[in-house]
Amino acid sequence: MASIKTIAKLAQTSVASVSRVLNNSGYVSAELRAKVEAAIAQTNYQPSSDARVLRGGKSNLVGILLPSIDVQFFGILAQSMEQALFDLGYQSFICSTAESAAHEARYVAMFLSRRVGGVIAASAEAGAAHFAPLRARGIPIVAIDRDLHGYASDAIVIDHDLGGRMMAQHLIDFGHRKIAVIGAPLHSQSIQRRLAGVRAALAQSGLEPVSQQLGKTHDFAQSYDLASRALANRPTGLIGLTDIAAIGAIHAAHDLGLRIPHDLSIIGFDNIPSAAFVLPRLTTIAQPIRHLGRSAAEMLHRLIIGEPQTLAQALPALTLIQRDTTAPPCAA
Amino acid sequence: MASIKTIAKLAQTSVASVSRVLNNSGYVSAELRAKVEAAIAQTNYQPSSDARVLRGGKSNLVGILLPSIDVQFFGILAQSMEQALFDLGYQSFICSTAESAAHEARYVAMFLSRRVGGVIAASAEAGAAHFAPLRARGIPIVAIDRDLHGYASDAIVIDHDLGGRMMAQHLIDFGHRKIAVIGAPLHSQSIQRRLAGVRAALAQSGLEPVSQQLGKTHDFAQSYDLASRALANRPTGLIGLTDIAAIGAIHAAHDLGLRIPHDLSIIGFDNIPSAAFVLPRLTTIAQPIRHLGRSAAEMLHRLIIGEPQTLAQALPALTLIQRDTTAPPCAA
DNA sequence: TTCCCCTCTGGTATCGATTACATAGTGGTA
DNA sequence: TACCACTATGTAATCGATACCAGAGGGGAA
Repeated sequence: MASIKTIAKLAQTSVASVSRVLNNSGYVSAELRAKVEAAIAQTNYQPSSDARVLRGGKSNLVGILLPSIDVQFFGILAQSMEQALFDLGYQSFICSTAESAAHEARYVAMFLSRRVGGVIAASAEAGAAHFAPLRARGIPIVAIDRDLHGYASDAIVIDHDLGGRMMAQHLIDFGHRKIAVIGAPLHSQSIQRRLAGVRAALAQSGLEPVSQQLGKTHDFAQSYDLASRALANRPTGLIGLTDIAAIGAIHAAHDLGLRIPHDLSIIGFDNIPSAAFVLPRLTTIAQPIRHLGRSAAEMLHRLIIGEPQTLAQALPALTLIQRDTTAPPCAA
Repeated sequence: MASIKTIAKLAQTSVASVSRVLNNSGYVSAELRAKVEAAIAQTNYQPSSDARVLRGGKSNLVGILLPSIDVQFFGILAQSMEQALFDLGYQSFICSTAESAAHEARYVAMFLSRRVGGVIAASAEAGAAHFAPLRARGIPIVAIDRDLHGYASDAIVIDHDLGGRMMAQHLIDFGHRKIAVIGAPLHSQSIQRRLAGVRAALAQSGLEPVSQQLGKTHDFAQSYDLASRALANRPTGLIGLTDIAAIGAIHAAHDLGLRIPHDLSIIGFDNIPSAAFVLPRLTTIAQPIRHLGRSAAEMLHRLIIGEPQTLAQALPALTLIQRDTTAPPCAA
């Protein structure tokens, strides 16, 4: 493997001069610079990051911890963070933890031995104790999507409570009074917050859900079951705490012979691409996913270089995307 | 930052002994081992990978190059590769190139300076010349989904041609004779192969597409447009070369008042989750995505450790998933 | 007793890069 | 001429870990 010595030998000079050429530091004659550059081009030499980091340079490595990247929400998030970080000069370890704390701990140990400069995490809810060693070394942690009680230096989290209120209010404004709620995974902080928002808005109108079904795993099959159960109570409106839940509900309603939105209105949350793919197209609350990712990347960068944080991070607003699954109740 | 010296001082011994404890090599008394382990636990010390690699150890780093991870196909692929590689003891750089050769070249330079042990790539089609430096250093490259003419040590690529044939044959078997094809991106090798398969199967039955619409970018809006154009020729069957294309076609048909599958049969390719989310649920050819990812990971591992390859890699078969969008033509 | 082998430990060269410092030549100015 | 500043280059220490080597005891065999 070509090293700086190889280049020095090829260019008939010392490693110090090669280094000066590489870093544009100190004095180098034009003649020598040319010889060195020729040698570099000839061998396709790339200086070893390991050696540089060891010597005391910055590592430019960051860890990204997500529950998974095979669901679109996190896939999009991961992509936007990775891109933004790469443009800022960092390289990312994208790790999917499958919601397992044990997996998370293994990844954290890896981050430590790789000497990452910072971490962005949407952690499994269980407990965040394994983040302690990172904190102890002063490695900044940005929480995304889910808060990281006490361990994160900062957090990019949307107002799930408000999102819940918006969903409920949309149906209430249409005149719905018999409203059901379904969602998963129930142990997720974000889901709980959205649910709280839904219930708060309903309560404000003197209502409460005619049915509330929370599941353990967040997948299509489970959502279908939850919706089937919820529909037994004959709601005219149904709130899916995620788009996947809402899409499951569309299928369940369809199989029961209900027309959407004539017999049943459905609203979701996230605005993943699939929401626009289903027929009828799903009304939902859009999270600015890519924006969240970029913000997290920029925030981490500021923490790493030690720039003082702008106090109030203005997060982009949630927006209602009205499509074809919501309308006033007609059954009345 | 705690280093091996810190530990040695804490345990009142030398760095050599600490190293022996860390690696279970050579002789260490039980007493000393205990002292060292206590010091390690106390400081949460993790040895620096940089130093280890520098010293000549294996880097255990691999690069994964994909066009994107925000589309589900590649998100699932990335996740399965990352998991399999992590379990094999590797850490992955997952990089999305946005189909740009320039981006790809930057990532390759990064891989070089990070001294990755191997690379898995689904490359932009343009040209693969920037992979030459990797080859030159003997770093194994596994191509996935798309071949990498001449640069890859090996490739995990499904039989797209066969897949194309299967789609066409399914419609032909139902009795369709007026068949249209749409898909994107047209510069993709996989898409071209599938198209060739479709045309070959049609030709075998003395048919040719009543309309063939290929687009540049692979997204929903474009697919919708392509489908609208294709439907002008009144086909009874439509082949989407990807599920996204097929889903776009479902919407276009719906908006034209066509009933599926009564007036029009539609078949897709990939079997991404959204295919089961649309209504009616999409008939498609399933790629064993996770299996492909795992195979690529294992193959790269074998290349890295220099194990002789089993000659014929038996790839899992493509399977037809019949759902609700295909049926015999009724309009007749 | 002498010699050898096994156990245990510490010192130190090494990997590839950066950088402080030393050295040396050149040109200008007092 | 003597001195200084500037340019140009090389030598060597350093980062954190590993591994080779040396050396110190201890025990058994000849």
